[in-house]
Amino acid sequence: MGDACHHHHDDGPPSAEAVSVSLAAADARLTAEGERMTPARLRVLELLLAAGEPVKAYDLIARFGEDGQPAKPPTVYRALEFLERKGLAHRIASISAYVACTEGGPAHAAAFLICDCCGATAEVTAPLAGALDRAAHDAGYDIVRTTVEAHGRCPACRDAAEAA
Amino acid sequence: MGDACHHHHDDGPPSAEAVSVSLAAADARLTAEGERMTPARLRVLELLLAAGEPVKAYDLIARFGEDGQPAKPPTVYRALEFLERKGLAHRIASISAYVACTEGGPAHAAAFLICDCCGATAEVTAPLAGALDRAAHDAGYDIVRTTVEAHGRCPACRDAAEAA
DNA sequence: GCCGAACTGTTATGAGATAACATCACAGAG
DNA sequence: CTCTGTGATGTTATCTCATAACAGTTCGGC
Repeated sequence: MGDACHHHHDDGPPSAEAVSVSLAAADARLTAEGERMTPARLRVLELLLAAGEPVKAYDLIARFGEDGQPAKPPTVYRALEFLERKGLAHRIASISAYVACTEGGPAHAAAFLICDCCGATAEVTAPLAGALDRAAHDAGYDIVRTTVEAHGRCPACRDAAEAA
Repeated sequence: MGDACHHHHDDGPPSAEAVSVSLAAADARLTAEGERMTPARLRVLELLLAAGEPVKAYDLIARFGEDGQPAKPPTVYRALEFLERKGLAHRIASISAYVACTEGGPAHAAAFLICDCCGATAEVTAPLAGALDRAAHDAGYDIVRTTVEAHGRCPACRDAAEAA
């Protein structure tokens, strides 16, 4: 991911230390909650954190083994399901990819800004709770979970396009 | 689709006449715009309109031939792409399904309320333009297209669940 | 130490979508 | 009228995404 266009500008994935810190924090939090942070779950979260951008499930599968051995698909999909349930990762349906969650708290609503050019994403805290919930209520729906994904261009790609 | 739970309550798909009317209107509008409303495109739109709810691509493929003959996948995917481009249909990414558009106008933003129980959906007119656009602007993103999908329970399924 | 629940390993397959290339239909230029 | 290029379609094959099903294992609680 991250290079659909031809100018790759990277915010830089998080440093190894930053990944370790986030990973340890997640481990500590969930373990305290009585959840089992197994090696597979930690590994998938590590890969997501290290990427710093959305990753395809099969890329996680390919990178899973430290020695280059791929995982079996269910291993990774199960870990992703767990992480998503615990609010540590999100699935981005419009591009079939997964990303580590950058916001705290379990199972929160999330919205994403996705650059169609370079693949960068920004997670923003649900700026639509009000309007959407009102529309849902008017229609008689009870809403449990929302998917909000906005596609366009990130600042760097926009600038690059204007320069051309 | 439409029966994930055990109580199927149908708003009723549109009548055959209603489908014909919508189909003819779409045909007239796009033909006037110089687009080619070919048989395959009309057929896919007809199937979407007749369903009155989201339909999986492979269900469209299976139902495509009037005589029961399925279509080849690219036939249907190409028609869907065209219809989506023209604002006559939407893809609902979170459930990988397609639905005829119930709002006028080409290429507008749309938001969906989706019942996880019975599959019913309601299209609501973008109630988040303001908040989301502001968030995007703050982050420096230019937004081209948004996916807004809220999952929960429709009024009928909510009532049925409460009764239990 | 035993038991049940949750997690993992493994095989296989189902479901969703597109690449690549040949062919065809049609509108506009000459 | 015929040439010609663009857009649409037909066809084959393949790719990506995701899960079903079942056997085996780990771990905490009793």
